[in-house]
Amino acid sequence: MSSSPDYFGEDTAIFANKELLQVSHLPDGDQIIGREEELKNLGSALRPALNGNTPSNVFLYGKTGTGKSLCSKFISRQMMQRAADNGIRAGFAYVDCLQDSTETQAVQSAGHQLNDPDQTEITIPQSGLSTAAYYKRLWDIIENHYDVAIIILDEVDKLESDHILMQLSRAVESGKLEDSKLGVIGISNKIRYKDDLNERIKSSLCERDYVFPPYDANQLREILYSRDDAFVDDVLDQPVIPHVAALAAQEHGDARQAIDILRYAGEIAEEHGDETVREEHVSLAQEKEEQNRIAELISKAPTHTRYVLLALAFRVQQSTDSAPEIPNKDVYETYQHICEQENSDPLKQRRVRDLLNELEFLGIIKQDRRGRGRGKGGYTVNHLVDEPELVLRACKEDPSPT
DNA sequence: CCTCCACAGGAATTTGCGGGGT
DNA sequence: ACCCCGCAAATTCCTGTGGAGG
Repeated sequence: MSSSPDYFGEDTAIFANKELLQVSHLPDGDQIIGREEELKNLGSALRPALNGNTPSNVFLYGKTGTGKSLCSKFISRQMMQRAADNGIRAGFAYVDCLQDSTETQAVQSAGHQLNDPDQTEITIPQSGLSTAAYYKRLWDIIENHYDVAIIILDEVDKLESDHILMQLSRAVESGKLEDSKLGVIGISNKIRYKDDLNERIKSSLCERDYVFPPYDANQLREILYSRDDAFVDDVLDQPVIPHVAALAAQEHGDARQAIDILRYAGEIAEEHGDETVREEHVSLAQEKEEQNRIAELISKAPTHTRYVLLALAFRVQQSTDSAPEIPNKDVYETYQHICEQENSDPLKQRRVRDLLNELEFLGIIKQDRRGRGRGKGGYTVNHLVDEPELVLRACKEDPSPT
């Protein structure tokens, strides 16, 4: 950090309650903006659970940051409390399928969240069990300790197999669960996801589906204003919130992004020792948000994926072209150099191709097929979506925790 | 228009890990 | 203590492919 002798800094002149700007912050009911309709729909789908009956399964669609996860967690929590008032044991598990993308991991995660080892005397190890064994423990937990359970599958489209959907939807009829009820909330970014599912799953899991539209600039503004208690009174320049809202609305109507940018703007003002948050902080904040998004994506990725991305970023940076296209082979060469520096055995080309495909899937890079010819063969070229400097900084940032 | 080559990517196989059962 | 299993990551092996050069 800096050479300041006071490591805690001055009493912050900017933030009064920063927690309000955490994305994970779950607001009280009247603070969810612009999603009244959606909450009402979800509520009616889960209503049967309040009396220990089977809730409807729901599918939610919408882009990131449109409040899908927020609303489903919020409504599930309310359901738990209301059910408890009725003497019903209810619980829910929130599974992020982006992190837990295999069937086993997803089942493990759900079981882990619903499990209370002190009470159930069942343990859910991180790994090592067969998929079937994880299922068995999950059913045991639900059957013995809950009357109703809700499993929220966020980003279901990232699941590699839809087998788990089949299992969950059939849990009751196949006799896995006898007394307890199970509801599933599926969340997807892709509107078309449902079309790819087979009829069985579709009919049982998609009893209801709702689309979450992006927030418009007005709603984003309201959302930001609803959280402006996070700041000390009067430190926000009047145009800041509208500006952030407009930026985010322009991109994807993503509330998470808007909140992040606002928070960063505050942090940047704080670091500069400024007394107010001004528009000039906002553009810096936008850049930082971009960098952090990448850092977060790659922090979940294995070391070599990061090397591959680094290799591409280096090539792009060195290129004089304004829109550089780097062939896979060149990326691989640079990647080998990086591995040498890092004292780590390079993966084979085949694997690196797969890693590049994964990076494209994460939306960090774009790929294109390029011309072939006699004696040349065909090849794939890679572009960075963001600025190479941002990527490089993001890669360096986290020295891998876990 | 046909050919031909270097690369793409599917499939099969191996390796490594974490944790059961006996 | 031992062996064994299932999974994911990595590797090996292989076939398919598009379009510039002939």
